[in-house]
Order: sequence, then C-alpha cells, then structure tokens
Amino acid sequence: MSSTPTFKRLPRAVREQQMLDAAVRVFSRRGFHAASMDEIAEDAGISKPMVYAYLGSKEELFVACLHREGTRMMEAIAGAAAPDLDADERLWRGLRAFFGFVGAHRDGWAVLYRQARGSQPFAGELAAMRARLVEVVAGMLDHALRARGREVGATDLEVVAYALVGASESLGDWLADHPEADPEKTATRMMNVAWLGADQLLRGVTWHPEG
Amino acid sequence: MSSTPTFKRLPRAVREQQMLDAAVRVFSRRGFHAASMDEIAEDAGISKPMVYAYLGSKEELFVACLHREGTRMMEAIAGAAAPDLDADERLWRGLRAFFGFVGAHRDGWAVLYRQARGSQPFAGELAAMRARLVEVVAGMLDHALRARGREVGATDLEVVAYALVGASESLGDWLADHPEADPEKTATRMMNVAWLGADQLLRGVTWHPEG
DNA sequence: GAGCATACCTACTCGTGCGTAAGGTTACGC
DNA sequence: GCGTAACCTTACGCACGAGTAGGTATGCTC
Repeated sequence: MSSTPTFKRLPRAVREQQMLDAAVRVFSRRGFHAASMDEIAEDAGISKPMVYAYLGSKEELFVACLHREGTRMMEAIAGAAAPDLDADERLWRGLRAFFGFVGAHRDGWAVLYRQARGSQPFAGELAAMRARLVEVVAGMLDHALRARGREVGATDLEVVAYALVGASESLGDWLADHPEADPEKTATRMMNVAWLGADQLLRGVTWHPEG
Repeated sequence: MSSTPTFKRLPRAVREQQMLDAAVRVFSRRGFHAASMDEIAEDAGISKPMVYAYLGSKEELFVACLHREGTRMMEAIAGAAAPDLDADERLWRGLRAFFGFVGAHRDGWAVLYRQARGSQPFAGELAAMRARLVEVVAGMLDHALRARGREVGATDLEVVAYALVGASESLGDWLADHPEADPEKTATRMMNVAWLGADQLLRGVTWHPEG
C-alpha cells in the first residue's frame, strides 16, 4: 500500500521547531491554561505523545517557547545596539530592533509579554529577561551621565530604566494589536517620549513637587 | 444544641463583599486558573454554593473583582486630577493617586494588571479600562497643546499617552514587588520621566532619526 | 536483507475542580 | 407559635485535559 504517507518522517530537530512554532501560536491564541496539548499537537501536524517525547511536560514546553522567543528578541536588540555608539543612537537602534521584532513575531511577543506574567513558574523566567534589559538601559543612562560629570543613585537609575522598558513593552503590545501600524514609526514615537525625557534628565533638569 | 454558630448569618450585600475580598486575595496569590472556587469559598469563610448563588460562575466572579478594583482605582485617580488644573499639576496628582492606590491595594492591583492580560474573556474588560485612562491622558496632552497653539495627529497623541500609561503600569508593578518602596517617591520618579518628555513635546521639540 | 534505532500512532487512565441537587437551619412577619 | 423565605450545608456528577502504555512503521547500517 503505502498509499498516502501524507506527512513524511522528519528528524528530531526539525519536528521540535515545528512543535515550538505550533506551541507559540496556540499559547498566544488561548493562553497557557486554556491551550491544550492536543490542540498544540494537532496544530503541529503530529500526535500528542511526540510532544511529550521531545519537549516534556506542558510547563517545560512553555518554558522552551519562552526561551526561544526571548533569546531571539534579546539577540535582535543586542545585535542592533552596539556598545560603542552614542547613547541616543544606541537607544534608537535598540528600539527599532525591538519594535521590528514585535512586528515580525506578534504571537511570540504575546506569549512572552501577556501569558508569562501571571502564573508563578514563568514569572521568574520573564522577570530575569526583563531585568537584563533594564540593566542594559540603566547602564546606558549611567554611562551617558558620567560622561557629563553627573551621578545618580542606583535605584533612581533602575526605576527610570524600568519605566522606559515598561513604556516600550506597552507600545509593543499596542503594536501587536494594530497590524496596520508601522514598527519603524512606532519606534520613532517611543523615541520621542523616551529620549526627550531622558535627555532632559541627562542635562540635569528634574521635576519635583510643588514647583 | 445550637452549640457554636461560630459564624453568624449575614445579609447578602455583606457576604458578597467578603467573597470579593477573598476572591481578590486568592486570585492574586494563585492566578486565575490555579485558584479554585473551593479555596476562595474557604478563605471567605463560606461554602462554595453560596459563591455560585451570589456571584455566578468563576469567570463572572473574576470579572466582578476586576470591576470593583478597577472602579476603585479610576475613582481614586479621577478624584485627584481635577480637570481645571494645569497639565503638569493634573498629571502629578493623577500619578500620585495611582501609585498611592497601588501601594495600598497591592493584591488588587496584581489581579488587575497581571492576571487579566492573558485570557481572552478578561483582556477586553481590562483593555476598556486602560482605554479610558489613555483617553484621559491623551485629552490632557491635547488640551495643553492647543493652549500653546499647536496641533498633533490623533494617533500620535494616543500612542504617546499609551506609552505613558504603560510606563506607569510598569512602575506600579515594580512597586507591588518592592514593599519597602515609597509610593510618593515612585510617583515623583515617574513624573520625572513622563513630564520632562511630555513638556518637551509640548514645546514643539521632537526627535527624529538620522539627526 | 537482518538488525536496530528512531519516528510515530491509537487508545487508554486518572486526577482535578467546576458546577449542582437536595436538604437543613435561622430569622422574621403575622 | 407557625409559615415562609432567605441563608447555608454536605455530597455528588461529570467533563476535560495532562500524561502514558504498548504497539507499528520506516529508514539506516553493515
């Protein structure tokens, strides 16, 4: 017979990627808990036990998604924002890379940003990634400040960086929901908010209550 | 007998509030799916069918939490930022109210912000709330701009407002994870990022690529 | 073309937790 | 003091989905 071997046998590495692709799609569509392993398997064009054989439990599968998408994103950003540029140029390239990534991997972003926040086991994983980003941004600010002979407390720096990262994430979210929007333009808008504020801070301008 | 009527019978309105209190606690501790109706009922000092009788299904219960906490927050903010003040003063008071609320209702905030993002049914509810906030902020910016004889596209305005709201949410999240942090000080920090950037925009200063 | 490893499947078990049926008890009106 | 309505309980049905047992096919090596 061998009538319709409709789907060919494939080596492990390939199938794993297909499964991860499917998992990202389904997780982003349904959320972690509402996603069923059956649906993921079906979407990947494979049967459920294969998923367990290759990627382990549902949690492990989700963490694998998180890792792959997170690594891709960090690499995209790190590759764009070379450390020997001026602060504004680094920020600009980093933002452009970030929004480019979100625009190109909307569901990957949705998994990362929306799903992983709530449930305990993944929040830590995600927080670690965010922390790296925050550290990079804070480092940029600190570097730029020192170059101007200024100094700011570590907490202040961290919090400002946190706010900038949060604003970017939020705009990333907005972008994911507006398929017609242009990532490049979104990056420019973010830059307008972030850099103009940061630039003022770098100049030593600050705001305080009752003034 | 009537030995130990340990817990008294209470009118519906009171029990409903107790249930909502418990639900917020449990949802924030466990997340939506991991939270069980049994645990919520136990935490409220009542049995499960009562929860169903009063608040309906698990989803409806969660939405009820969302509504109550969201309304409280919006009222806190709206009450603080009177519309006849200057833009910076309004922003400042709004931020102070916001971070004050987060500091005082850490678990309520966690429910609102972290759990509701992922799963479909609630994302809309939350998005609607955020949209109201964004609209308020955008309105503030627009008002301030017109007062200076300037005009900006509606989308630009919305996106900037979105970024500011996102940054605030993100710092709110940071605050919820840092019990030792002072809400007032956090608000000041946020103001430094937001207002200095916004102020520049209001003056007509903009940033654009390759400059 | 025998042997073996690896890809792959169908068809199940079993825990968990939402939602409910059916009945007990307390307060309050009359 | 007695009905009745609201409050509250225990104890269950039932669906859904994670994870697995055990078996089949395919290709690769010698």
